[in-house]
Amino acid sequence: MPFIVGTPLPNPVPAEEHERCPVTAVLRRVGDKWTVLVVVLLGQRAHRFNELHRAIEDISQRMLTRTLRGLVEDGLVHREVFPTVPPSVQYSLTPLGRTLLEPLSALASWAVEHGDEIASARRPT
Amino acid sequence: MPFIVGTPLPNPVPAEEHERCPVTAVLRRVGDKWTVLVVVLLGQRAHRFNELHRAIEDISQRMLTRTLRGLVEDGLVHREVFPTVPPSVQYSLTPLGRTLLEPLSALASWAVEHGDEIASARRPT
DNA sequence: CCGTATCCATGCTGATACTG
DNA sequence: CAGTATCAGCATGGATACGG
Repeated sequence: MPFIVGTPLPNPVPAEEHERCPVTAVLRRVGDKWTVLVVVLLGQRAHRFNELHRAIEDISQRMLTRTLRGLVEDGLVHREVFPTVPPSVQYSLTPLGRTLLEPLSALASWAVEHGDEIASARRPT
Repeated sequence: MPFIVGTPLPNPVPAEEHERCPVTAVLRRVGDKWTVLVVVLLGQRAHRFNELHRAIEDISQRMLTRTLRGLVEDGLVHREVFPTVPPSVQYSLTPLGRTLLEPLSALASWAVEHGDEIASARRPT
């Protein structure tokens, strides 16, 4: 019984229901500083850890680790360790992760199209 | 030159470019605790302040104020004061705010469809 | 009715240093 | 190479009290 979709909301919206709403959960998941960028990079091709680190100029090792770990835990990213010396780890989108790209693109298109309207609303000319 | 859309990303992605990426900006905007729920409620009809307060069981007055103020500043919500006694204030979506509902629904559909996969990935059976 | 002001707990983010 | 450990700053969120 999640929100947004056509279904009418209960009134009042109970606390617990909002906590478990998958829509809010996904947005909060993806609304942090680095997740989307990492997902997009992995959507282009698989990357190794330091490859991502170099590809994102200002991310710290710590935040890259945390971001990837979160995505792996949610089943959106696949982590594969190759037992070479030195070790190498490859990250790639899972099938589930790839399905996320489409609705993300829809929101991206909106952002591209209306981003300047928001900016001009904030700083009126 | 935002991310996600078909355009290839620079390598490395410069810090400044990521800061100003409208896609990330929108997701962080909408990725807080209450914004989406408020937008959805206002998408159904205009609400007064205390109407929203009652409609969302566990939101504090402070957070409702902050959420609404942010949306108004971004031009997504319209605030209209009626000089009655006691005063009444009505909030409604602007045309820009209404256009946000559609891409949000796309992400909502994804969340509804795949939310349980994420949940089961987190707690493997 | 519609907020503000204050204080506080928690979490996100980053810098730096270190390890198998 | 691919992380972990520790510490610190700032932002987010909530509780409570007060004001126009």
